[in-house]
Amino acid sequence: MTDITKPVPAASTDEIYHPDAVEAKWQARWADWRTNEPDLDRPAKPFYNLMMFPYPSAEGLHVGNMFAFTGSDVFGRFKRLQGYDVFEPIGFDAFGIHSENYAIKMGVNPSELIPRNIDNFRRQLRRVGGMFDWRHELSTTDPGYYKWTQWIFLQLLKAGKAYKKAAAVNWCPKDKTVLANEQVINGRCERCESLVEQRTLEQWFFRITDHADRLLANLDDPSKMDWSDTTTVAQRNWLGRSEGAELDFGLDGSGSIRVFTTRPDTVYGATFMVLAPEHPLVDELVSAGQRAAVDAYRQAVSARDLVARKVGEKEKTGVFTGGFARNPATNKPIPIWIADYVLMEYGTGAIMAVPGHDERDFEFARQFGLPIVRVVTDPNAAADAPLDAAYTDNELGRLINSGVLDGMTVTEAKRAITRHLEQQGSGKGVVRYRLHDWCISRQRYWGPPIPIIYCDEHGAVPVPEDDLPVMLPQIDDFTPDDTGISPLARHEEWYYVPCPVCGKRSRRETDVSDTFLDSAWYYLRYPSTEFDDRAFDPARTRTWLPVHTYIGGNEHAVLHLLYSRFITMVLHDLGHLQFEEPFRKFRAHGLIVKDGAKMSKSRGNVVVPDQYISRWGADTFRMYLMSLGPFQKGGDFRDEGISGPRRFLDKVWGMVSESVRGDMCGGEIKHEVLSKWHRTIQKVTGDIEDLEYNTAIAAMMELVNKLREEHCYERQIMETLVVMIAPFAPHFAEECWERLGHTTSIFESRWPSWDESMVIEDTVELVIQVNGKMRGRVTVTRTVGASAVLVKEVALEDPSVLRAVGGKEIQKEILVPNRLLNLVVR
RNA sequence: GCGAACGUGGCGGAACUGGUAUACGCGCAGGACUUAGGAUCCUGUCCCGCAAGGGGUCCGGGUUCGACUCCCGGCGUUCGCACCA
Repeated sequence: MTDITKPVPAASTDEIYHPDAVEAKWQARWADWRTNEPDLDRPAKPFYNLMMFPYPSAEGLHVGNMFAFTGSDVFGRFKRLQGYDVFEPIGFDAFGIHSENYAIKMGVNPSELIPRNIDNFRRQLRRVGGMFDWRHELSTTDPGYYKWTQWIFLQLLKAGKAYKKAAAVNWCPKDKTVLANEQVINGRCERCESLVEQRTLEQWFFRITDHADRLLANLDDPSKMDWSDTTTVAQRNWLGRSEGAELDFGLDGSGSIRVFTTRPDTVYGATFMVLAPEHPLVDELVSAGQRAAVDAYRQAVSARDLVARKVGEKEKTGVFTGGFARNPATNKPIPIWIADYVLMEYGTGAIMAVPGHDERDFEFARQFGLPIVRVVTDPNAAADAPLDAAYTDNELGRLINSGVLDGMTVTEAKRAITRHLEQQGSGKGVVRYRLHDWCISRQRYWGPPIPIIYCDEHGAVPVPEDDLPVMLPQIDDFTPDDTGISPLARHEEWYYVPCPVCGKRSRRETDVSDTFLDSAWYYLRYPSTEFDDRAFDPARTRTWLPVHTYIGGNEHAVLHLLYSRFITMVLHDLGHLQFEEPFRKFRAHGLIVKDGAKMSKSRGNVVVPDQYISRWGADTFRMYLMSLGPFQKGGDFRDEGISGPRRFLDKVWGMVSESVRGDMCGGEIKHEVLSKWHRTIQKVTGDIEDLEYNTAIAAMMELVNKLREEHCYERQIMETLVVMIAPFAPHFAEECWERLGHTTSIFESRWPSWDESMVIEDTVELVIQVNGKMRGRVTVTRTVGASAVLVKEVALEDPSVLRAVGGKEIQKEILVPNRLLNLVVR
């Protein structure tokens, strides 16, 4: 093997890398050449690479958005180079409260402001070099889009999946609108953090709870979903399945109170009952003597805002109603209390209180001196020892003080008592979910009007599909007031319409739908944006969906992702789609922090990408973002670091110049170099596949360091290097590719493969340990490295190994072939 | 309170199924080139020690020939959930 080194001539000035020129040139070329526009009708290997579309509720994209988009784009470009026809669309989630609030704040009508924001977003997205197919750009505010959002509402309505009911809803006094449960964080509005109040309004709901079981089951079906663990865990918790039983506690007069419990086995330990203060039966069972106390308590609770009640002071409060119910197991009367720790929205709004085995009930019993009975044994305590805390372990104990259940395990007892009470007609096994139906009504302006017309005679009549879209009128007074009625109601010319059935003067639904409905189906629209007579074209949809890879923030782990799954599932059931899960693979990206601290407007440390791109170039910026840390974990943005990736690109630029200049490495290339080259290809390929971009970049840097050390700029090596850089620094790679003599886009070329035999080095360095401590290393051939005897022979020539062995007897030799030999001596 | 993840140089971060801890980058120090350098190139950079050697992955135990990695107990950080019966 010959090592031919050549001096590196200084790069002449015309060979210096100018990002601005290169980026402008290639963005224009991509547009000209239609590089990023796959054939949607006849793709050989379709690959739908989706990223969560942004909401243009601010002037521009920040570095966190750029991080996410770039990470997704790297993956799309990588797949493209692997020979897939990659469809990478982009759009704007431009309806909704975020956008509307921003417009209100700026004092500009959203219909003017939002398009302006979108223009800026578009400019930024082009500038950073995303492989977007701009032919299929969409905005949820486009009537051509929301026509189909309304159509989806009508399909759900037809299928009985949409219904209207009066409901106590979360009302944000500042945003003056209803919030979905999931938009309330700790009793506060997710956006403005105002304390949320309760109001009762007529609302449209989707029956997502009908699908809870399937939404849950599919999470565990790898043929349908390959998602980040953190995301499926969040969804599982949100769905909140619990298995238990509903039991009826008979009232002395007539009737009964139904409770839900996950621990029917402990029914013998139910020493009292607790109802939610709003429970409808309270009025019936309250005794004359307790009337005043109960009323006062109920008043106090309703005056208290939801926060205090839900977030919970630790102190339990409650009041005795004066009523009694019969425990169906013991047949003994137990007192009925009301307390605000029991919530009307969950279960039946009533519980059987088992203070011995439920922490909250225990606390309550303590507070009010109610009896506490042990019905499950604790292996660590005597059966008759008084309980000083609720014993909630349901694995170890056995039932006691429980009649026929005595001696059973918890699991056995659950089954037995449920069966027993079922036969007796006072109970049944049930499965409950925490998930609530999805309230989609919003009393706001900036959204798609819900396509319903109210007729005095015919009630709520769906707008005929042919009349869609119900256009959102252009109005000036779009600011919500605190009537709880959408601003649209103030516009008579829009409000009054003939009933589609009888033609009589009727009224439009004035609520608009939740933004989450817009975003629950946008991925279905992308491939079909040019069709205005269908939401999604069947052939296109069959070709491109479900989405192959979806990348987005984990803040959408429950809301957006769950709603999207639900809408897809319903459309599947209605025969519109052949698949029931929309996103085969989902990965949540990490978060970018700045100098170790979270970015926020109040801290004033939000990184605006534009200035960095201007200074360093889009490619450098992309590469820097991707090198910050593992993509799924995020990283720390520090201004000093960005020079590293830029230096790297400068070096590669110079190496390409060398390569073009002549036959570098003249003769044979060292095996060592070839091996490094092949190992780099292997490593980079695997790392990108796993979204470990930071280590892929590190591997390329190592290769570059090696090549420069060896002055080896052999053409083929340089070409594969440039191809590997292409997903990260696409403009840069294109320019290098052209300088290497190619006349077509680098993205028409193929990702390099590696030669397994070249990956293996012919000699290896083995570590020699004595008693587990590193004492030396030897370089041997692979054949020697695989033999303990042969390695030992070489190892014992090493003076420091000899010294460590110290002439003692070698008791044991542990060889990890071609890695390490450990000599154990006494 | 419950659940999950994490804790490695001055900094961001590497380390495969337990096998050379600190790859790669930033920063820093010294040097070269230079009128100049915030450009570029070279060298060095976990700690103690002249060296041999010793110590070292939040702390304390354990398993193992061998532990950043596995187990137990602490401490700390971050993110979810939050009276869900």
